[in-house]
Amino acid sequence: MTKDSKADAPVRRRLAPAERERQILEGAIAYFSEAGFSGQTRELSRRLGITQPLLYRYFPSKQALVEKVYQTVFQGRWNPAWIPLLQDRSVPLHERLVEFYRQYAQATYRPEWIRIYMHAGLSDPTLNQRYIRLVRRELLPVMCAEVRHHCGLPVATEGPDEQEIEFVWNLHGGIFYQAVRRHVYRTRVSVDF
Amino acid sequence: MTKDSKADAPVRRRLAPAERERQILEGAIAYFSEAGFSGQTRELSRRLGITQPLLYRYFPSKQALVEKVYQTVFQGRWNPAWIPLLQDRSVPLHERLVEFYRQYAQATYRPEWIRIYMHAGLSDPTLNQRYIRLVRRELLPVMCAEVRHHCGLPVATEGPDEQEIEFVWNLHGGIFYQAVRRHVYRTRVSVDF
DNA sequence: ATGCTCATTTAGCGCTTGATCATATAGCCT
DNA sequence: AGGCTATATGATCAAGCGCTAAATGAGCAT
Repeated sequence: MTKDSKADAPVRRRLAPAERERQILEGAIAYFSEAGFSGQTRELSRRLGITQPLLYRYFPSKQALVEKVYQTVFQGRWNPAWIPLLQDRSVPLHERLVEFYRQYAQATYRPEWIRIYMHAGLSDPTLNQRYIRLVRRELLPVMCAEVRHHCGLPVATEGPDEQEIEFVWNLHGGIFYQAVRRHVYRTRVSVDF
Repeated sequence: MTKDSKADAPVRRRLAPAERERQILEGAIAYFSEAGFSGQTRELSRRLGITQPLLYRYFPSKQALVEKVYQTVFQGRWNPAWIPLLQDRSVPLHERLVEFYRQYAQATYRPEWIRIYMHAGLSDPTLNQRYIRLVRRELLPVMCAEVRHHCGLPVATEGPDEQEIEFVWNLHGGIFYQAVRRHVYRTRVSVDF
């Protein structure tokens, strides 16, 4: 028996501020993706093995931490290289689509991304609207153009019409819902694509 | 000036228990679909125009009320007549599908249904799993069979394989995500089907 | 070894939350 | 009109919430 066996040895580890902040943010992403943004700061700190007031040394308020979580998750996972990948007509369209969705799913269709995406959308749609606009603006028109080219249709001079956009939205949404079934509802999803 | 103009006339209306319970449940569906299940009982009672302790006369706890909301929303919106509708081969498949999804969307893809479906899935996937199993068992095999018949393929003796199921899941999920975009993220969705 | 700095903890404030209980009164029966 | 019943309210509790301020001690420089 050591001398502090009674009180579970409150080890106090002193970290560099940047390191501690990173650790808190990472833990917050994991925790809020499970509990939602109404999760408590005390529980978060408990999981991190630190005391709750320490959170407030690195983030001025819970709201600020939540917003940092939003930003971190929604930014930096979009890869601009996906667009030229989809446009590379030396590869069959089918292969391009499969490869794109393989990469896209690996980047975004992870449990914490999907769950935070859904939590965010339910509490405040603004961020999701911005993300949806990004997809709508950057991704869908390219997919429409490539599908048109694949089918031998003429190039749409004024961009794709709403009907076409809705068609590729349907594809995109179908794959999204597959990820939801897998990561949120934890249903088994068999086939890949 | 009437004699109770000072205190906003606290009208106390005495309702039949069944009626009051129905009213509370309905209000709870509306409120929790907006605020999520971490919404407060006081705010709910305020919207209903009643006091908060009155809720506890009709529901033993907040949890019990929440579960009643779950049940009410997820039950009674599934229409068994959809199956024969999809199987009526005197109507072209395309028309059948459009008509089915028109009815299905009208029943379930409403703001409160979608939002409660998502809130429920995030806090406890059990109920959604049950609903997904219902779709998977009752709906998708029928759709698979009808698509096979439409394409002139032989009847699958051992039921549809996983690849086919995933194909119609994709259709289903695409339309689901359209409803999500519309009702949760409040993005404009142009085309109908 | 010693002192200093600031990352971390301990203690606790003010408020909100779900839930309880005694009290008041709306509305039917006679 | 008067009384009875049980629906609805007012007051309040205990626990838990985000957040703050002062005390503590880990780990570096010297």
